[in-house]
Amino acid sequence: AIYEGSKEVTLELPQLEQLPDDVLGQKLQLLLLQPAGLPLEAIFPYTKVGIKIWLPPGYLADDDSTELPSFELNSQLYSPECLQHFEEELKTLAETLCGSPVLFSWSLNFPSSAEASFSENTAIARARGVAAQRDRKRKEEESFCHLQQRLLCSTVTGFEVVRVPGFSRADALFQRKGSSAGGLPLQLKAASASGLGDKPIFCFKKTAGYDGMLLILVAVDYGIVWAVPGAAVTQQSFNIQLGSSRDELFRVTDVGHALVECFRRAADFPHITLTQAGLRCEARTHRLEMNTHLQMAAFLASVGYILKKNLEVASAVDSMLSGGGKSWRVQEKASHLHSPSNAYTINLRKHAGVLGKVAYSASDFDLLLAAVLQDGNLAGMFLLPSTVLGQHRLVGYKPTELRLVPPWAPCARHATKTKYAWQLEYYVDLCGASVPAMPPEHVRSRLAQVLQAVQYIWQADEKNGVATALRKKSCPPPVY
DNA sequence: TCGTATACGAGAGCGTAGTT
DNA sequence: AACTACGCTCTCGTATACGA
Repeated sequence: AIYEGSKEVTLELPQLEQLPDDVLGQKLQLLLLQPAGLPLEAIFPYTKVGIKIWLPPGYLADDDSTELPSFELNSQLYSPECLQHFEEELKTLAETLCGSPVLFSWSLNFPSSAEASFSENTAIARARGVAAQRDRKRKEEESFCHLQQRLLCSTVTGFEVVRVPGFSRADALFQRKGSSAGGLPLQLKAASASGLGDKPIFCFKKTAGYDGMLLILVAVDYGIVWAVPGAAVTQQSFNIQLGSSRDELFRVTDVGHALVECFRRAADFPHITLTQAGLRCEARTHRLEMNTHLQMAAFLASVGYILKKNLEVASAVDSMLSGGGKSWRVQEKASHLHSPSNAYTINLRKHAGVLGKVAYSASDFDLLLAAVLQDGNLAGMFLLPSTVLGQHRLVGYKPTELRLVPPWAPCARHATKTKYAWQLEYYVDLCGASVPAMPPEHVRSRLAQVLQAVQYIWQADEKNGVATALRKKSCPPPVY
């Protein structure tokens, strides 16, 4: 880094080779007492990369200099293309820092030959990624289970911890057993021990911004729980070392007792209901997702079906729909009118790590619930079985989009409307009704009719395979 | 009009360098 | 020694720009 007024320049290279222990890093100091016009020159030891830096006159002056330094790298080890690439990067970096007290700060992160020649089969990389994610999920689950266990062992009874589904800031609520009046919002975090010796450190990440909530920090492997008011933590990460003052201050022995104490301090920790908690997301898109879910759930409840959000986030299964003696794994989608194209569309794809975005497979979910929204309100809903989507090559083929065409959708061409006419068999219109109010009878009977058709397809599919299921579908589109 | 690519934001983490 | 910031991976989601 070169600072204004600094008398020396320190250039650092990450460790590229095994260094003898007595070498203290790969640091090279350059005296900045060069006569004007002459470049700063140096050769990095071990990697033998030479660097020259020309600073234009007046570069360190207070007034805004528009001139930029120039860089030149040379090396026997690395290709000219590689060196030129890093020269360009240095130049780009200097441009963004022009006028600031820091002239540049940069690590020349050349890959070692081992790193440069590393390659991995994408299937193996994918398997590694999936396994890592599974471990993280397991850890998250373990921290929650540990909290519940500790509550059971506590002296307090009549309370429970329930999980908040979706992408909410609150992971769970602490409330009276079976209550729907709401409770104390909790954020759970887990960490593994780091640091050597007999006093391990637990580092919890993303700890800021939980005002009004209680942070529950769990060291799963050690069976330790800390409780910290969210408002007391402004740091991005929060460390606790065993035996430190923080450890003593926040350590919880009786989980139930500690939670009840915070539960009673409603001024510091305002109570919220499960629904409110679900909608407490930072991102507009996540609120939209939850809002849509709640409306679809209310609509389906009007005919006796239960749509319950899946607790596991980052999964292709958003929720479970049960009713009529059956249970479906559901993928939910929401769609607004996109004004430039004047169309409702949903994306039919999932993320798959190194594989990028890939199509859903037909077995990822059983039923797609696609909501058509008007000003955030549910206007209509498509209930599309995955087998039907497969028949139209919308799943199990390639990542794609599906245009939703409700009967009243604006379509410039008549051909567009006929192309997507097959969807209408699975469409239910709310006809202006708004949930959670009870929809009119004809709307409910239409919903029941489509659900019945989905049941038939599901049953036929289980017995005879996809082809029969599609022949048997028996739900003609109504006349709107 | 329609499909693809990209942007961005949320969640869950870990490792390491830097600062107090 | 204790504490914090930053950069990275993995997942999901919706919004939007752009070109054929």
